[in-house]
Amino acid sequence: MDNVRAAQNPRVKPHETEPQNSQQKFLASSNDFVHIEKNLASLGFFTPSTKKIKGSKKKTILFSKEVDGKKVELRAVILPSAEYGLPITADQDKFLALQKIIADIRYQKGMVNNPIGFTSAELLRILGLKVNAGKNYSDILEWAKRMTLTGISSEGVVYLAGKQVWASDTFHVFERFVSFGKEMPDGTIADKNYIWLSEWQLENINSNHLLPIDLETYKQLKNHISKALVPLLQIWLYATRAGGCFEKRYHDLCQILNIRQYPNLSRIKEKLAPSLEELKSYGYLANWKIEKTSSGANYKIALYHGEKFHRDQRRRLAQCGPGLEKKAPVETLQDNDHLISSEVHSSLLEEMVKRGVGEATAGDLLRNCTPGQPILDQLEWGDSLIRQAPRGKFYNPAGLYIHLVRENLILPESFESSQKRRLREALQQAREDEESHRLRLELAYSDYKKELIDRHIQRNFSKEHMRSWAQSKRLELLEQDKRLKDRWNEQTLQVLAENKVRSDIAKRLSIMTFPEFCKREQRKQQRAITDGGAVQSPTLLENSL
DNA sequence: ATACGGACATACTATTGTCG
DNA sequence: CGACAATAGTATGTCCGTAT
Repeated sequence: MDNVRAAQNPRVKPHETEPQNSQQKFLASSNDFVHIEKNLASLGFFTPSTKKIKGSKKKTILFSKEVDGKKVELRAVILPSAEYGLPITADQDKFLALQKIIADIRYQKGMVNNPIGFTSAELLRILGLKVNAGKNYSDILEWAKRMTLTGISSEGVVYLAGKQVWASDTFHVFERFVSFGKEMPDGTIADKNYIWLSEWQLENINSNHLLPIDLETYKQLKNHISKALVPLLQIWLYATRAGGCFEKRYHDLCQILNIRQYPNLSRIKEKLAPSLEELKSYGYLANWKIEKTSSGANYKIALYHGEKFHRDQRRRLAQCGPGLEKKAPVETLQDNDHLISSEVHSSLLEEMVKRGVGEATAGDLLRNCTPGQPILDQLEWGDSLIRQAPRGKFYNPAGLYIHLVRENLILPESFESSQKRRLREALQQAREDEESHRLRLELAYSDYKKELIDRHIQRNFSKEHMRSWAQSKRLELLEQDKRLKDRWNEQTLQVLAENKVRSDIAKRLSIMTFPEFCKREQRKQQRAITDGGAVQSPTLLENSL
């Protein structure tokens, strides 16, 4: 494996080792991107260091961010646990590997739910580490503990995509961690490691607030600073992609990375050059410079967008489009068995023209679409993309629609098209119908029971008899539990006693059970239908859901 | 196959020192 | 001030053996 340090001379510059064997190349291209949760990436949660950082009490990061056009100062404090210290680059590696496991779960099930189970060996294989080394296993345990115990106290830095708000809160990354062989909350023994992601993580993962990272290239990086920079660069470069250059103050960079701030240029270069050169050799950066700020008092780092950044951007767009994920096709209501009928054809054509697509192009698209393609859904997805995007992002909306339809992009599950909404509403309606039907049946059943008991009492017992029976029942009840007298008033007690008598009587009668009653009602209804009578109560939605 | 402890090797980092 | 070398401490990882 290439990141086995012993196997490779670290002094050799990465680009000299780049010609890889074909197998590695294949891996790199087949695995594509791992999506990691955006907040941790942008926070600088992981500190580049090889050593454990136990001494520091906290790591504070100051941000300034544009929120609704206003510049807002935001603050995040990362609070390490005394025992395990700050999360470092090695933790980021494992975290990325976990994200890969999570992504796989998400791909298979469509949703991620707590807890997330994985074996240590699984994680080690993703990282390319030996699965038979005890040290590696204990490292994973320590990592999970560190992630669970490190707190983030933020003031508007963490974004909750589900609720669409910036959180000012204090929380952990992992809510809970149970390692192999320990007891689970339900009392069973864990057959592998289980992690409970904190709610905000889960929410953001499920609502696609994610950042793509090329794990294969990432794994080849040797320098810790460059590893820590990868997710940060992804955000910074994306924000400045139009300019082609990104500048960060040396002071701020040191703060985010938690590295020592040196006063002399030579020292700064000495520390940063190997990492920045490494990033450059992998194409993340085209170039980098360290310059004095305009005031002359401080230094700033200028980073130029590398070829890999543009390439990845294009690859992702070609794969899935903005914010979309490659997924199993979403089931749609459209017919799959025949090509578009002329009626549907003309209505779709109209929809496209309405959105500014030329009639000729629209016709072309419809002719070349795949059978069953959810074109209307794709158009609506385009609508929502344009609605959500900042003004001026899509200067050519028609182009987006054409792209969405031509590439037959798969919609994210979180997006609800009008078709899907109708289906969901119908489902909900059916559920409500069923619910009300069940309630009606229950009501009818209790009426049926009451009537049966009433009739029995009327036939067999006198009123006096009933009264004395209730009286003795009341005394019996009080005998059983003396506290009843304090808790309930005379009237409630009386009702309780009467009910008790009735239930005693009910036991002697042969009364249908609820399921039997339901069956009888159903039979009654069927007879009514076959007899041609009007249906009074709603039909039972048998196994329809 | 997975988990893990111990022995061992090594490469990374910060620090300090030296020299022009 | 800049560049480089030596040094120490330790994080990181492998190999091997053993248990489940």
